[in-house]
Amino acid sequence: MIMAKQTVVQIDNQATEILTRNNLSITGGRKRILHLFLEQAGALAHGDIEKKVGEKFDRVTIYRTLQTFVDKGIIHTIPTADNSIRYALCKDECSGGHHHDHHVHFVCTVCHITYCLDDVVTPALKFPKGYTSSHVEVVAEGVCRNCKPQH
Amino acid sequence: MIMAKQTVVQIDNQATEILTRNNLSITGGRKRILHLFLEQAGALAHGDIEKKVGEKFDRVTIYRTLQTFVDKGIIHTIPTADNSIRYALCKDECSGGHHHDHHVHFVCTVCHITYCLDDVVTPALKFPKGYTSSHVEVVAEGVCRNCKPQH
DNA sequence: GTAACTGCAAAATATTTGCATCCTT
DNA sequence: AAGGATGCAAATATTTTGCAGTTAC
Repeated sequence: MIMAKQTVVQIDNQATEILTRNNLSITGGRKRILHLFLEQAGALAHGDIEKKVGEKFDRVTIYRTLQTFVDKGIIHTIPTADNSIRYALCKDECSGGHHHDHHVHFVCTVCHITYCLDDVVTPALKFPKGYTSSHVEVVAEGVCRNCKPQH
Repeated sequence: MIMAKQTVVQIDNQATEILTRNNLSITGGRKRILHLFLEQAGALAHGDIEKKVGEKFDRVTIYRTLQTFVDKGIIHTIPTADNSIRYALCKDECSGGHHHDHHVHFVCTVCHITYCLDDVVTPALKFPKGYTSSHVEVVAEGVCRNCKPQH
């Protein structure tokens, strides 16, 4: 379900709805952070969020808010090799801390935006005898649509 | 190429050979850390290494040694969602910081060991129009052979 | 002997915790 | 009013940097 560009009001309603659905108090900080995720496609690292919200919120509040969102299944973490966890909005099938993200993540080496490629499904893998896998995480690296060289 | 259990001398020779091949001085610290990787199959986080080498080496030396090994292509990093980078030995095709690990990593949720499944090849993926991928990282989570429930 | 490596001290950065206060419901 | 959320201070933990002493070659 790809969303067309939304108005600020629509995003705000959406943020409120997400918080309500998860039994969370509707506060300025939580809405502000949810807005960031709803406004754009990319995943965000803690540092990104800190820069974007400016001085308005305490660093500790951001840590706690992100943790709360992960626990509730609102966002999920994306592993990266550079020791900076990124967070992205979960789709509806995530709930209560049980994430079921079977899509592929894509990190652009040019603009450094991390995308959730919801349409690219994690492939089935055949594991060696004795290994049982419950979850497979795929992170691709390359050049995204926007950074593609023109011709 | 699965190695049978090796003697300490064999591991030591192997460590020396790796350092020599990469134009690195052969020092106690580097050999000690290489031994850890050569002695077992799993990947190691910085903290694991620190515990295993005991008080014998400075924490800073471990940081620098790991960085050196990554730069030389001796080890590679494995992304994890819990913000703790793990390192594992590279196969021969890695060199000079250009890693070509097309195998899958497996994190056991019971023993927390991270394995490189060299025989499980990263599957080809079809990306949306405009996206060009140069590298795909796959990390599977589940129960490993040793932790598998008996019956 | 010289360049590279290491340890120590310290700075910079990142993350967690406790508690008092404020805000949402 | 009550419980949860936030800000602030401070404790911890992690990573980086500079420099002087030591070691490998």
